[in-house]
Amino acid sequence: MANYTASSLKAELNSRGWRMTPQREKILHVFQNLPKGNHLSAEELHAVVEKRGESISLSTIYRSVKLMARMGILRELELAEGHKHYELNQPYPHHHHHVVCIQCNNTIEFRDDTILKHSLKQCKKEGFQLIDCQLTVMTICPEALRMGWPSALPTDWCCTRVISQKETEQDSQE
Amino acid sequence: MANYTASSLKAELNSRGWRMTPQREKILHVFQNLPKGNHLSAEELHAVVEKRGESISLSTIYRSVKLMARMGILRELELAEGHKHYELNQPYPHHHHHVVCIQCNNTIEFRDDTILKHSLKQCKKEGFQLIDCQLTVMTICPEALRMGWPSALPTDWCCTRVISQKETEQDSQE
DNA sequence: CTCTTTGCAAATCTTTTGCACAAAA
DNA sequence: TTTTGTGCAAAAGATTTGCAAAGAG
Repeated sequence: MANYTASSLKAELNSRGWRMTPQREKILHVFQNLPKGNHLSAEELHAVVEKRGESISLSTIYRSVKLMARMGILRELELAEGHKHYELNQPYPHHHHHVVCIQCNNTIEFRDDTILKHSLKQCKKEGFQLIDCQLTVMTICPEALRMGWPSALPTDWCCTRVISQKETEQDSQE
Repeated sequence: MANYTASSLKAELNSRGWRMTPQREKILHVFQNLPKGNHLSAEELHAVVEKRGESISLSTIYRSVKLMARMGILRELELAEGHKHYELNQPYPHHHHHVVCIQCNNTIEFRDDTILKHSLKQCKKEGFQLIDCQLTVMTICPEALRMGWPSALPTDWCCTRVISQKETEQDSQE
């Protein structure tokens, strides 16, 4: 869970028999410059790179994020959205967890450092080496509750908070 | 997070405008009779039903587990295996969390009731209604570490603990 | 030079969906 | 009766893979 630079990434890769490439450096850079709280799917990461006028094939994107997650550089998030999202696996005090509305995927982050402590305790007990820990709290958001969840809501109903978030993301990516 | 019977499931479904069916009852029954610590993917659930000489279409399986997860009856787990797994969403004191090895998917359960408390606190603060909370600890298991993870291990290497688990599952399902 | 990585296109795998029929309420 | 649920087959997505060429150490 360190803060990587291009050269420390190279060192880490080489120490494991892997190689530094412009693609991997670029991907690290994108995540490091992502507005706080954002996370990207493979497709979205691909789009961000394209928008900069650069290009990395989608296969390489998939291969890279998986590798970087295995290395502990990225966190692989499953936030009930049907595809994986990635974000930097940041050290304390930026490490955080998620509350997700299962109706509309509205997601909020929260910090709670005791979670990591509990996870470490469990790992130590069993001899496992911790890479990352994620507490995901599945919930119904206040707006969905107000609208009469569950029976009164169509499956694809989405709260206004999420809709406005989506609009904001158009501009804020990088 | 209650312990359902066929008739309480029916009541719960009806109260939301949904209907009780033999398929839904059967699925609940399979999960209730699953050995402790097991969880099933949609495919696996389908196989278990078939093995009993009964039959539910795969579409219905997918539709049912999703519905039951939305109702809070099942938990939808993402244990780094590429597809979702389901298990009963059990109340205290059976509620638990998972430590997963990202190399071989070796999974162990652990209980830690403070996690739920922290999640509830966070929900209350934001006005969200808690359905479930899951702490997933991504790790490298002791055996993979011993074998020289990461560089010395092929991507698909799997520890013996998991291989023997898989063999045991053949018999123990139901 | 050798071995890893990339890009492309095709393949795979999981999950979803349209529709006609069956079945709860 | 009306409306929801099921089964089937086809579609849709997301992710992976084989292979030849490019590139890192």
